Amino acid sequence: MAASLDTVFAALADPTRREILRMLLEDDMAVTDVAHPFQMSLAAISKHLAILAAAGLITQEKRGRVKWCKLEPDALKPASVWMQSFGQFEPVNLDDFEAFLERELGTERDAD
Amino acid sequence: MAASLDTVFAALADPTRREILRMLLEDDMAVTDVAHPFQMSLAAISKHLAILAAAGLITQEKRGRVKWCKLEPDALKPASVWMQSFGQFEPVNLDDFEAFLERELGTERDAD
DNA sequence: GGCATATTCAACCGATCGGTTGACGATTGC
DNA sequence: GCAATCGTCAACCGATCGGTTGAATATGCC
Repeated sequence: MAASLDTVFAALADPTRREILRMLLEDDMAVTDVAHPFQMSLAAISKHLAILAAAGLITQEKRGRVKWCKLEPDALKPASVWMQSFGQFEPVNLDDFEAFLERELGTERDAD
Repeated sequence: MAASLDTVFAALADPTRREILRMLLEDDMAVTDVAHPFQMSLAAISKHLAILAAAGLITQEKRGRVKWCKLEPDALKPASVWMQSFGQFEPVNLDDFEAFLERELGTERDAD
């Protein structure tokens, strides 16, 4: 549960997994629905979700035959704190933040 | 130079590389000096440094036969910003931050 | 010139990663 | 009961990772 920085950063290093997290930001989703927009097998997505769960970034709860995936943003905190120990020890500027959101988040899919 | 989130997060996913970054926070260092505290070959450290450089997290400048490694904290910004798009969109609490620094940064070596 | 120092290169190794496929176990609905 | 749906498991694949070793390439020093 209290996953290591290793597992959290490794989980974030894959664009598919970052996109999944972004999707879950909007709402909880079933595994099949998470898989739908991707061009890969359900099994592959299932593995990605297991990695995210192992990192604590999501939790999964089975209700009936449907397994619901829920974002756990607090799991990002240790990593975020670690990163902020670099730079000037001040939180990210909000203007930069918004500018970045438009550029980076919005174009995530064709960034690589 | 403007490395992708993929390469930055992947670079951060290794404890040796995070420790190297922490060392460079104090001062620029030569490759040999970076390698000194680690129980692995110089070639292995050289590879780690190449990965950090490819992610833009450090720059390397050769002066004479010595290659100096310099931390580039700004390279963390895109990743930091990406992470802050989760959670409550507010910067990390400074109390949490200090508590974490003592726990996580201070005990990085035996964390895994 | 010749030796020591600093660093990388190249080849290799076992382990892990990201993906596939096909079979399997639960659960639901008719 | 039975077929369809949801999701995972297991085996496999090629690629990448983190490490080693030994040779090679600069550079500095006397």
